[in-house]
Amino acid sequence: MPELPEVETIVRGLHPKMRGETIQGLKIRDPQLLRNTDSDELRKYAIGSTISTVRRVGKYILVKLSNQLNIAIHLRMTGKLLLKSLKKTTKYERCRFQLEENQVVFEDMRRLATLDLLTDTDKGPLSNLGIDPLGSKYRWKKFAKLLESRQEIKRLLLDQHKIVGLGNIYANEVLHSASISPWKQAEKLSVTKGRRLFRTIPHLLREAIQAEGTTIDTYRDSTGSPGNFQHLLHVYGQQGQPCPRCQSPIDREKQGGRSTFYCPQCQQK
DNA sequence: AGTATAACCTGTCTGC
DNA sequence: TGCAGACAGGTTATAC
Repeated sequence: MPELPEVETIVRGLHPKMRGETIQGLKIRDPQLLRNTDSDELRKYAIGSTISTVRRVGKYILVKLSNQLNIAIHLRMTGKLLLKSLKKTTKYERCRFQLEENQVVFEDMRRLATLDLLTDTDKGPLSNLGIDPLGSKYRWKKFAKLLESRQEIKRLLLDQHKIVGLGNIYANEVLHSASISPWKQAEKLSVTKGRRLFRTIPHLLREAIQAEGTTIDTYRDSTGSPGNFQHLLHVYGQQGQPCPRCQSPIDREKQGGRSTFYCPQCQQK
């Protein structure tokens, strides 16, 4: 579910509420979400420690603890992190952090979301991530290097080892915005189009953050509110609708097992 | 190195 | 009403 703008929105909601709070209790209802640890170990290290920061790393939510350990949460398709005051348990609750002022509830209908316990030196799945389009190291030179590939550009944009944050919604949107075919081989992009894509990615992601993300179905921020960017989508889920730029109907095709939405008129190969 | 598929899960929607 | 099949904001293992 959540891509960069959604994760960023969640983190911005959680950080001010969780920073400085001590974890009083941790209830784990579904141990399957723990990938590299178990309930006893996680409880042992988490309970009693204080949260120093909550931040986004790629699509991961990283909770830094006072004891040098980090909790890395990935929401995958339907995960949610919700601030709650009530003790009532819901159907899809996987685990619950009891803080001083609040509780943070980790819900996930499809049970694909994960939690890793990381040390400052062992960064686990975070060690392999690509460049962050909103980070200070996002430079044309690095991006141009990524484009030296025979891969189709949309597949490349979805590869978190190359560039983080884009998922199926924003990869489709960014390519339409830059008028580039999702099937175009990266290395065959002209410099003009490559540079346009480079600029479009952070621009569109910032607009989506402004709108607090996209809610198609299940996405909610930490307060349970949906986003607003779904009203501003140009191609994702818009098959049959007129392209906002040229009015020809948006098309939908399978690409690498996933739906690609595009305008056959202004995104020609 | 790339790509294609299945796998991990549960729910919703479509068509017969 | 039932049931099969496709599909869903993601990643990863495995097989060519």
